[in-house]
Amino acid sequence: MAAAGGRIALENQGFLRHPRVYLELQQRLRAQLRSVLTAKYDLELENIPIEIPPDLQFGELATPIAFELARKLRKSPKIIAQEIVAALGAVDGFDGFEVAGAGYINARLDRAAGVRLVAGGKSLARVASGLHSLVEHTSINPNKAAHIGHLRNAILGDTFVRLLRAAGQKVDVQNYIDNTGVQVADIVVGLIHLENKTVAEVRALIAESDNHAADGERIDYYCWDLYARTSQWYEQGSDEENAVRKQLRYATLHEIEQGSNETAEIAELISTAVLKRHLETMLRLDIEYDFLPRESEILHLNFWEAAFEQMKQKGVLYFENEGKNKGCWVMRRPGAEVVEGALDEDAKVIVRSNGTVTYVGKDIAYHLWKFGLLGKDFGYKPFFTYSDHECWISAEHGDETHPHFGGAQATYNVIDVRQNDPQANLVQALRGMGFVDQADHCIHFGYEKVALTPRCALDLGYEIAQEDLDSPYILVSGRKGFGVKADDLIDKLIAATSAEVEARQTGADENERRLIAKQIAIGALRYFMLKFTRNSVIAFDFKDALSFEGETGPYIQYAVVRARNIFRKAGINPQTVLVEFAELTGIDAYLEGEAAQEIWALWLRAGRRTLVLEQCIASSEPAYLAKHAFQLAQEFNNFYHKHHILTEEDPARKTFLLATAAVALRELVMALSWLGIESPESM
RNA sequence: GCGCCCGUAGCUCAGCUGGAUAGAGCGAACGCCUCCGGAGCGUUAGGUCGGGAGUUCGAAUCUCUCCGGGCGCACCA
Repeated sequence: MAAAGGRIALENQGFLRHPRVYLELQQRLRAQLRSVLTAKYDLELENIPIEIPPDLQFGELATPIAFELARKLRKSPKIIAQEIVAALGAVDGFDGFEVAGAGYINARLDRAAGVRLVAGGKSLARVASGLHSLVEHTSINPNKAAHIGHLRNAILGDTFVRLLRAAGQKVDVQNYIDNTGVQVADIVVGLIHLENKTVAEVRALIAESDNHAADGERIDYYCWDLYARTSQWYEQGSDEENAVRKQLRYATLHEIEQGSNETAEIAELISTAVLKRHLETMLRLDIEYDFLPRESEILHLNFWEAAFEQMKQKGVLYFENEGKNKGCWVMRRPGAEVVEGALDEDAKVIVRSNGTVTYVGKDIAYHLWKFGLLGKDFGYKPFFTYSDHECWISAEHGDETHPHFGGAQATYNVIDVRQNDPQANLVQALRGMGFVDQADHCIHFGYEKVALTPRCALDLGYEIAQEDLDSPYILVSGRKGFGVKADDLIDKLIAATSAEVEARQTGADENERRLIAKQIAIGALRYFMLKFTRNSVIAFDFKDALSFEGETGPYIQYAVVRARNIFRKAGINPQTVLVEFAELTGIDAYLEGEAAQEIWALWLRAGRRTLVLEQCIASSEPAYLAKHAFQLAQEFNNFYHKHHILTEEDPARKTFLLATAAVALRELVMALSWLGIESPESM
């Protein structure tokens, strides 16, 4: 597996019965080329490259295969290309082939046939692929409000879930809750020792925050500040005081892990309250979960012990008798050179010399469960109700009836690239235990951080060191309370879109305007987080994030609204147009000549849906779909500008143009829905 | 010291398994509403793809090296 964003063989992805225009044509061409090469040169090539040329003047598909063969056949590429073209004959869906440049073979599609194929491409037909995947995302420490970095995580994860489901996979969405970690301990230290709160007072604080949610008294915001204060408190005193405070921190952590005491009760109360807030924040973006596994259950249900036994049995772990890791159970790191009998001081510690288990160890146990290999299960209780399903949470003693989670064939872990090493260790452990297939399908869906531009940090009122002013970005820090809270950003976006909606007097009534403003705001935010590829650091700036022009979600939504307006004015719906279009003859005439190039390009782009979906899944990269949606919108806007549909006098041509708009609309709406972006009725 | 990522137009970023004249958005300059809503469309300016070497018919893409930046490398999570 590649460290960040692995690839899975495409034949496992279940696309075979999915509507696919480009892929189908590619396959036909490839098959024909293959048989020509065999017949003519007695050559069996494993891979025949077929690409999409940079310009329509070179056709719709092309292959540089002749260059590759030139040396082997001792002929010039041009001659070879000519021979192949002569031998190709007719291929269904293609108009012809020609040699261009120094030896390219360019294929021209039968445009009318291509248009028919695209027009007939059914809207989202979900074909079960038989694959069961598990996507883990969000996983925010439940001790403070969500910030923009968490938004990137959740939006990437949620979008990928939508892509897998579009490809027909069964997907479970999990949000892992570290409710017994240091970060929760810190907030508990703050509550008990800085705020002097009792269990009853914490309970009251949470109840009060529920009632005053609108006044900024929200519990996650309260914790945001308290967490920052507590983090500073550890370092503010004299050396002796700080040592005592750190002791307090670890004593608190220990009590939380143990459970059944007041400290643990406070941790449980506060982490659950903050978790609820996180779910509410994410719901604003249409992000939902199926299951919330918590670390407390992984501890109390002894998941680790079961994993430990397996790992010892399979020889993945060994007890170290010497060196710096003496007394620990350790594991070889991936890529470590195995020298028999030699001391491997670089080995990863899984069980400490005091008998406690490290993070990676717990994660291994959790992942064995994910793949159904642990031989243990969580208890389950309902926790949060969505409009059409329930989100469950882990429990020591759960309800009798509950859905089944875990036992997936593939898992995607949406986690920051900084966790590259631990994720690699995890995969190594699975592989070492003989679970090779699972290791290959345990994918670290890594992504880079969201930082702030220095200007943005200054605008927020933070003090910036002189040397940081020139750097491209400044890292956010929960510990310092330095960052942009998710809800604040969403509020700002909605305020901005509301102002626009009011100014344009969009929408019939107050409720509708509110809905539209929300749809646009979410569209802008989700697109902003998805337009960058995963390994690019986002330097966050309000100016860019609040932009609704150019390469943005609202730009694409606007294209949809324009298309819908055409049908509204014409008094006909897109489906009806496509039915009429199926009966229309002589469409070739509308696809020829210079003027038709952009229209044909739009149809071609519309036919790329499945190709793009496949690329996104194979490379774990939703940004490709974001780019596709934008380009489609761009080409539609271009078409919209140049071809006035409603005043077209030739009824046949008018039907053709309407069909073009109908297909563009269908593909735009679908692409947006896969991105988790709604298509407003007007804007 | 070891490992991973990044360096492409003034700014922010695309560039698919190496392939045809290196693209988009923003910003800049100038245009386009008697015509399906201008959150739109068009034109112009702007790049030795960090430097160098190599592999190849062909390199932004692969290899090596150097420079510059980020992040990992805990008996933390």
